Amino acid sequence: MSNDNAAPTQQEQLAGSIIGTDISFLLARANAVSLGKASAHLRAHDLRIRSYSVLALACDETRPSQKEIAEFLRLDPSQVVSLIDDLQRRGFVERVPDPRDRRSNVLVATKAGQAAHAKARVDVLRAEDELLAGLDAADRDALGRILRRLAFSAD
Amino acid sequence: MSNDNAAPTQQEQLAGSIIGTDISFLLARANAVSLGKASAHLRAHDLRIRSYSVLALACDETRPSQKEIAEFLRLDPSQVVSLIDDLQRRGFVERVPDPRDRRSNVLVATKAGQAAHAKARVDVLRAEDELLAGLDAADRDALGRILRRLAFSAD
DNA sequence: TATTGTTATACTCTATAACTATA
DNA sequence: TATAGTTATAGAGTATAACAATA
Repeated sequence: MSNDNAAPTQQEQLAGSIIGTDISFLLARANAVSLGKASAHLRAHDLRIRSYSVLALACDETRPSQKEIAEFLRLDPSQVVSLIDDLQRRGFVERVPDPRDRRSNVLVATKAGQAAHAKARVDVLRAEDELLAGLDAADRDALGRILRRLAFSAD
Repeated sequence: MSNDNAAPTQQEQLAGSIIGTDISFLLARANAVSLGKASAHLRAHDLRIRSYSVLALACDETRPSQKEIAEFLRLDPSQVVSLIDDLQRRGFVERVPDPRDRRSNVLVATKAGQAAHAKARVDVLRAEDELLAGLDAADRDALGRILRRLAFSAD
């Protein structure tokens, strides 16, 4: 990219190596770049990627249960417990017993939680824009469409 | 996907939620699916994704140093140390001092390491085929091209 | 019996700093 | 002084099993 007619750097050579061309590897590395940017932007809000994600789902009008959150984020239910514990301590979310199934808790964001989410979201979108900076609109659309299929395909 | 004219499931509704449409989230979830498949296939070879990746780079003719491996895989150099320790104990790789810079070790795969890699690679590619099963050739190409740009963009 | 949320535990991964030997 | 590799350690993430309440 940077030095077109110079000798390729070691990193550029490795990018052409047997593993550097695997979609699985590229997916992992692109995700690492993405996580790095998002984490950096979320630090100012005292949120991690997981807690931000749970908070965002708590703000959704579909009112997901802990089980559904765990499934959607591909986390173990026990991990969701401690993520919610933290958000609840900070006054961002509340566990509301589901009247239709008293085993279930439905997660809802408080006013403070909604405000915190709205502010954090600005920076999350900024991080995403940084990540996608080199892509035109068509590539962004294609990427979203293709990733959606992979992300929600059967395991 | 499965129930076209039925009411959407909670998971399908969440997929349309504020976070479910973020490229960053889709990237993370697609990667999680990918890692799950690859891990499952590598288990039979007694390799993890990281150790497989290091082994694959050790098989590459560019002869990367530990530093270069760390950078390429976005791992801390200290993590690479223990990954190599394990592979070396198993007789798959060797640390060869770089004559041009005696601080550096160059990693090379042994015959046994090359054989182990070749066998594991078959299953890794199988996992990747599972992951990409729903995509046609054009989408696979587009995905590879776009991910490569993200994966090797500046942090 | 099966499921939701919870607790507990052990293991892996990640981040950081300090040390050594070379440059 | 700076860098490659190493060691050590603490914190975050992950996987598992067992339990209480409810279905």
